[in-house]
Amino acid sequence: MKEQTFLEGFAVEDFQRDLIHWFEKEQRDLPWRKDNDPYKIWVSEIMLQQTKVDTVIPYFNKFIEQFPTLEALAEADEEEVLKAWEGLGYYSRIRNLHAAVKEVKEQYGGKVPDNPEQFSKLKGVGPYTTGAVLSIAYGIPEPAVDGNVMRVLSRIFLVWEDISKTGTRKLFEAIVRKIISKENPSYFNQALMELGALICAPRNPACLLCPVQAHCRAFHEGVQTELPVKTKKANVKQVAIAAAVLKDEHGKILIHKRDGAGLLANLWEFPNCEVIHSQENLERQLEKFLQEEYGAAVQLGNPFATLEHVFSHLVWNITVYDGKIIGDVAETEQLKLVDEQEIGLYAFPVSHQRIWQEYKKKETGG
DNA sequence: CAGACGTGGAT
DNA sequence: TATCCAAGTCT
Repeated sequence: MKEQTFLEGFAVEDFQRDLIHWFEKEQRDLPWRKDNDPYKIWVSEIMLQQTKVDTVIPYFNKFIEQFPTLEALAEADEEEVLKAWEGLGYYSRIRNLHAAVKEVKEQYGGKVPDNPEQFSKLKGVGPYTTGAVLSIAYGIPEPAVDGNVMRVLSRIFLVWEDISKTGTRKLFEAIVRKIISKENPSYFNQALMELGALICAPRNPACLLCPVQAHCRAFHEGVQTELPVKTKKANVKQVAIAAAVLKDEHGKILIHKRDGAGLLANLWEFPNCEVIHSQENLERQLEKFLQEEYGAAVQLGNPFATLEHVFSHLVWNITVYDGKIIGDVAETEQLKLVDEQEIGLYAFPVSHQRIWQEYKKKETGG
């Protein structure tokens, strides 16, 4: 179906007015709405990808305090920047943002590009972020189609396409191009998302409070809870992991920096390996891994914790050992022996923060 | 185009 | 407890 099909008989200007008036009155007071600094808008949009507003707020405030300007972020050390993102997830976002900000500093004199062609070429900047930053920071009428917008518009226009399909977003972008306010694209885009967050919720939409109820075809037909159509994915893969908190004779802890690409890229972790044959010879496999990969001869203790950590696409079932390092380990950029007090200086994923918590609990508890 | 890529909160 | 979700992008 083409976008024209959905737009027949739709009162575009009334819709824009009702939507924007509602946003002017009801918008939340959020830290990235205090000014229109393109850099801050950009940071907020990256943080907000697949992440709740309540989760982002404290990270955003601290991040801007630490890196107040694009220049400051561009000049910061990678380790420092990664540490600021610790716990937020989807860590490629910060790697890409850091690279992109450096690019803007060097290629554009520190000014965030105000056209879609240049801005969307930057790392980590896709169609949504392009529209969001350019419309909010510069008032440029580009669509910013996220999950909220697809949900809201699927209901208003009775769109039955599956929003989990990659191509469906383009249909919504085409619709937005037809209905976006040219006078205030910033408020139009934000209002669509705000409406999705506050009124047009996934479950139990508050249609009786909706400022654009009169424009909503799903409400008119009483099918708002059946939209949007979204197919669910199959169960995630289970992965068995054996991990170890290892001390040398000076009481220093062995930590390892993960590869620069893939899962939890560049984050630090306690030595661990995937276990091939579930439950059989965990200890043996871990010892062999530590010897071959890190050149570390170890005396493992008994497992002191088993943790389950759920990702969006897999599950780690972690068995955690303590142990002693026998002899010396050659330290590298990726492999360090650190004091317990220094652990907090390194960026760890939540799964390994939990390992450390369990270890400390064991040490102090008995 | 699917699948990879994190985490914590709501129902 | 299980499932779904939240302002997506990259490969």
